[in-house]
Amino acid sequence: MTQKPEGEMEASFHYLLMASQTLFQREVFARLKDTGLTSGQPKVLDYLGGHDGASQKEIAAGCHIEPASLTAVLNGMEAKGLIERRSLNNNRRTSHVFLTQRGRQLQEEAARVFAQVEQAVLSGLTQEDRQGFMRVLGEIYGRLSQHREE
Amino acid sequence: MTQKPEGEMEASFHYLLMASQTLFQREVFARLKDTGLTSGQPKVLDYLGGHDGASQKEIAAGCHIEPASLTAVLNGMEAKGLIERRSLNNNRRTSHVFLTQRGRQLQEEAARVFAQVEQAVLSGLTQEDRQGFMRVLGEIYGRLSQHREE
DNA sequence: ACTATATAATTAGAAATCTAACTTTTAGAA
DNA sequence: TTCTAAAAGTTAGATTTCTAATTATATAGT
Repeated sequence: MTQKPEGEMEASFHYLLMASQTLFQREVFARLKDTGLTSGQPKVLDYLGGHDGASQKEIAAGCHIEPASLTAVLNGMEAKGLIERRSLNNNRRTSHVFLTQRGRQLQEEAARVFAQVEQAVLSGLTQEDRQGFMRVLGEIYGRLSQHREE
Repeated sequence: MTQKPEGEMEASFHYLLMASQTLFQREVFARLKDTGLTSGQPKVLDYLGGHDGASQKEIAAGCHIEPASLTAVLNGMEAKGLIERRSLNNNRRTSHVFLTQRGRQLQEEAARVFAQVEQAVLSGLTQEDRQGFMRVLGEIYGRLSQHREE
C-alpha cells in the first residue's frame, strides 16, 4: 500500500536499486552511531567476521572496493584498535588483517544490526516473495560480476 | 583465484544489495567515461530529465542525498555548462535548476546508458521473475522510505 | 645469481558524501 | 510593523571512494 504516485513514479530498476541501497545503509549507520564506527568500516568488519586473517587484496575484492580505498579504512580501524596487520610465512609484501578483541565485539554488533534491519525490511514479505526475490537478486549479482571479469 | 562465489557464499540480502548496486554503478560510469561526467552527476541528470526546474531541495530528496552534497555536484555541473540556477517568483531563497542544451544531451545519453545496463542485467530473467522482482523491490523501497519518515 | 617483470600495498589528488554550523531570505506572531 | 522562527542554500571539515603513480617485495627468465 502507500504507493502514492508522488510526481511520476520513477520506479526503474536502477532507481530502486540505488535508492534502496542508500536507505538501507543509512538505517544501518544510524543504528551503529553509538559504536563510533564510520561509514566505511561496517562492511569490512562484516567481511572479516567470516574471513579473519584475509589479505588486504582479498578484503577489497570481498567488499567491492579498490585496495587503495581499503588502505584508508584499515588505517582508521587500526588506529582505533579494531584490527591488526601482520605478515605471515616470511612474506612481507602481503599483509593479513586480524580482528582484535574489540574488533570482534564491533563485528558482532555490526552483524546484529545488519540482521535487524534486514529483518525489518523483509518481514513484510511472504516467504515465497522473499525466496524468489533473493534468488533473482543472486542471479542479478552473478550477471553483474561476470561483466566485471570480461 | 576466488573469482566465483567463493568461500562461503555470503548471499545475505545486505551483501547482495550493496554489491549489486556498486557493480551496477561501476558499469554505468564505465560506459559514461567519454562524456566527462563524474560519479555524482548522472543521477542528478536523470532526476532533472523528469523534473526540469526543480528546487535543489527537491532534487536532493529525489536523489537521496543531502542538500549540502548536492551543492557541490551542481557547482561542477554549472561550471561545465550542464545546468543553470534561477530564481522564480521573486523568491530569492529557493533556486531552481534547469538543464542547458548540452545538459539535456548528456541527460539523454545517461538515460540511454542506464537503460542499456538495465537491459543487460535483466535480459536473462523470465518475464515473470522480472516483474516479481520489480514488485518486491518496490515494496522494499517503500518500507525503507517509511523508516526514514518515522 | 641477476635482472626484469609482476604483485601488494601505499600515496597523492580529485570527487562525493555526511554532519554541523552559518548566511540569507521568507513567513509568522505579538 | 517589528521581532522571531523556520527554511533554502552554502561552507567547513571529515570520511569514503576512485584512478594514477610510487614503493617495496616476490617471482621468473636468462
